[in-house]
Amino acid sequence: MAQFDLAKDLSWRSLIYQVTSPELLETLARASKDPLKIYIGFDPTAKSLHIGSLLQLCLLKRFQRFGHKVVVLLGGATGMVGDPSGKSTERPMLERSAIKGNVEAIRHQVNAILGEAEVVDNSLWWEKMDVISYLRDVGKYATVNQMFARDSVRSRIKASDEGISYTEFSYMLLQAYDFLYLYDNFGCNLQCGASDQWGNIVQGVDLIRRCRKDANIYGMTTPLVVKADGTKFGKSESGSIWLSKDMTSPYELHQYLLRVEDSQVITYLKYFTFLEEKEISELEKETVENPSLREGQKRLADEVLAIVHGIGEVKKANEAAKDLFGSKDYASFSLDDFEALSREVPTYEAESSKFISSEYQIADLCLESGLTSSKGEARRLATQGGLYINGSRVQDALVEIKADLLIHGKYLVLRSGKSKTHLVKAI
RNA sequence: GGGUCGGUACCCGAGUGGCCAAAGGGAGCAGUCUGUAAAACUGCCGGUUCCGCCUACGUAGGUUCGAAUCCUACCCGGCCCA
Repeated sequence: MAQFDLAKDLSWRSLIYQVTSPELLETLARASKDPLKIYIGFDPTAKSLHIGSLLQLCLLKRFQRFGHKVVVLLGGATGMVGDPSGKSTERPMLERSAIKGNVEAIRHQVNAILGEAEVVDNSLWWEKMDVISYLRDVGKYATVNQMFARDSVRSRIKASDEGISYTEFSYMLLQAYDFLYLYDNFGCNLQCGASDQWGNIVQGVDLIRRCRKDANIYGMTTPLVVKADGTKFGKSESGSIWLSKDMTSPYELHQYLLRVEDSQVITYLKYFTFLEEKEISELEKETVENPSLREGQKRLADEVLAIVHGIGEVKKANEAAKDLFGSKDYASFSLDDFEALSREVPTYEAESSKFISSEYQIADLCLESGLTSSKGEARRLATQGGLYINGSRVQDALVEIKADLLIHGKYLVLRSGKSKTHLVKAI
C-alpha cells in the first residue's frame, strides 16, 4: 500500500461524499503516526447484510489496510426503533427475538468478510440505559429545533400525509449516543456511513463536541449506490441481493453483477473491489472499446464473489454460467454436472410420481418451482415466447409434463426469458 | 377531546351508485434488437378450470336489483383548534 495514502485512495474511488471537517483528509493520510478508529453501524433488519452494505464493509477493509482500527456496530437496540433516514413511511417493528437472531447472523457474516474486526452490539449499553438518564445525559445536549431541521425528519413532516412517530424521531439521538459511547469506551473517533446517514452522524459529532470538549472526532459519508436510472442498487427480480449464501446463492450474486450496466461498471469496480487505479483504468478503456466483451462486469463479479464468498466460489459460479449460457445442450450433461448446477441455481425438488400423473402441467411446475408466481403468469410467459424447457421454447404452458423430459430420468431445466433459470430435480 | 381532510392493486394516483379487476404513471415480466448492457418499440401485468367464476378499493355492518362509490360504527394517519 506504500506510497499511496488512504485519502487519495478514497478520493479517486469517489468514496467521499461529505466530511464533517476537511482536516479529516489530512488525518487519513497520516495513518501510521496516529491511526484513527473508525466505526460503521448496521441495523439488523434481516438475517443478512445487503449488497449495498458491502460498500461499507469494503470501506472498513480499506481503513484496515492502511493501518487504521475498525469497529462494526450492530444495532441490536436501535434496530428495534427503526431509522427513518431515507424512508418515507414508518417502519414496521421487528420482534425482539428476531433482531437478536439477526445480530448473531450478521456478526458471523461480518467476521467472515472482515477478519479480525471488533464487532459490538449496542444493546450492550442501551439495555442498561434508563429513560431519565437518557434524557439527562443525551437529550439535554440536543435541541429539538436542530433535530427538526434534519432532512430525514423534515421530509417526513412535509409529506402531508405521513408524519413521523416520536420513536423514529428519537433514532438520531440514539445513534448520536452510540458514537459517544464508542468514543468513550472504544476510542472511536470517526463514524462513516452512506449519505443518508449524514444527519445521524453529524448529530453524534455535535453531541461529542458538546460534552467532551477537546475531542477530535470526524464523520464521513459515502455516496449512495444507484443504478444507471437512479434507482436503488441491489434489487433483482427475485428481491434483494444478500450477502448470505442461503439467501442469495453465489451464482445469483455473480449473475447480478455480470448484468451491471456499462455506465456503472467502473464506478462499482471502484466501490466494491480492491483493484488498483491502473487496472481499473484498463478495464475502463476496455469497456469503451469492446463493450460487448463485458470485461469490467466479469471482473467485478469475480472480485466481489471472492470478497464475499471466497475464491472457491468464483470458479463454481463461472462454470455454472458456462453450462447454462453456453451450448445449452443439456442432454449431454452428466449427472455430476447437474449436481454441481443444483448447488448454484435455484433447484426445486419434485416428487417423481408427479411426472407419471397425467395431470401435471408445465404451468404447475413453473409455479411450484418458483419460476413464476402463479399459473397465469406461466401461461402468459409461454404465450409470449419466454418459457423454455431444457433449452427449447414451449408455447403452451397447459400441456402435461412427460417423464421423458427428465434428463437422466432426474433433471429438467426451466427457464424464463434470457437468463432466469431454475432446475427441477425429481426425487 | 373538537373540527376537518384522507386511507384505492407492488408504489404513486384517478374514480364518488351500474359501462370497474378499477384511468394514468412508475416499477416488474416477456418479445424484437443487442452484448446475460443501455436506449427504443411491442405485448403482458389479482387468481383461476379464462368470454364463466372467485378474491379485491382501511375494518365490520347496513341501504339498494346493484356499492370502491351512499349510511352507521370502529381502526389508522395528516392538518387545524383545545
